[in-house]
Amino acid sequence: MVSNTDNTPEHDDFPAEINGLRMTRQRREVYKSLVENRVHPTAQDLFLAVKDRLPQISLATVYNCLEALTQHGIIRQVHFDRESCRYCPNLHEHGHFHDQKTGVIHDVTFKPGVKLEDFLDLPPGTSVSNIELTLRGTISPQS
Amino acid sequence: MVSNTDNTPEHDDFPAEINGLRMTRQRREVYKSLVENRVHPTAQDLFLAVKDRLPQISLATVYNCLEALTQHGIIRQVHFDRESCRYCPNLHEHGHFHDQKTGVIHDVTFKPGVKLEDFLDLPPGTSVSNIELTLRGTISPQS
DNA sequence: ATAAAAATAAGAATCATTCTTGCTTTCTGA
DNA sequence: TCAGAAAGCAAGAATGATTCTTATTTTTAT
Repeated sequence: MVSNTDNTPEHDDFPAEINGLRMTRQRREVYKSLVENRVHPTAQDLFLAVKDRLPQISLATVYNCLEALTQHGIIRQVHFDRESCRYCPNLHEHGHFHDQKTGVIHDVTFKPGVKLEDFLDLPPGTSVSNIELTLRGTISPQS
Repeated sequence: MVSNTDNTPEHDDFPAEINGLRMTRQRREVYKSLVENRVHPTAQDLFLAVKDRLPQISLATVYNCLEALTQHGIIRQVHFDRESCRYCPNLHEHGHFHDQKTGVIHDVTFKPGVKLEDFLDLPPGTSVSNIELTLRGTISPQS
């Protein structure tokens, strides 16, 4: 197996640990591929991307890395119906707009200062820890 | 196979067709079970419920019925991560709050008159045809 | 009444994800 | 520095929700 303590110049700008999660070579490459890939890739997409640098990595390891990164709050999962999970390195509170013509997924931010209670009738006493907002539709070209 | 044109008294309050979809006996029973079941059941849940009335129905048929009902805008699918799809007969625009302690799913309505543009920064030219909003958290008891 | 179309039942197939196992690497602390 | 112990990994098997296939039945249109 390739050493995980890889301090070659191309890597030493990366912390050895993030949020208490040890940054092994596999986790680092999976994370880097996700940050470079702006289209909300699936585990399979990332598997193919990471393979260029770590040819022997397995799909199961990519899933393990994504799970670990998610559990430590370093990345987020995004779900569209029951399609393959997609992943997103953008940790700001945001939703997703799925363009049904092109398949492209755009991040959608909340207007600054908006609170859930401003637009939702929440049951009394609710404490919301996680929001997932998915929009679908089309984008018409702007003049 | 049991006749689909079933006009026994218990059924003749049901239209023979809704939104252009023929209400076969299977579709009617699946729909009725969904309306009676307020907990956002899965296909499996509905399969078990409908079996009481149509013992020979198959799970695949329940899936077919749910797909047909969904396509014709009679019911809606609800997704939580990549768990089994759940179904909802409430057609009003609404989101869902998943109580992580009890597992109960509550419908959450938008405040009247609220528009997406009021709380979201949408890319220009977007036309939204579908919204899925999922909240997770807990409900603390009210005094 | 008959032929074509639509629905259904049953079980096989699919596919994303998780699990298991054996091995490798890293860490801890004498 | 060295010896467990712990963590991480690769490979492939297993899982489980959903979809697909096929043969049969029911409904519709002629």
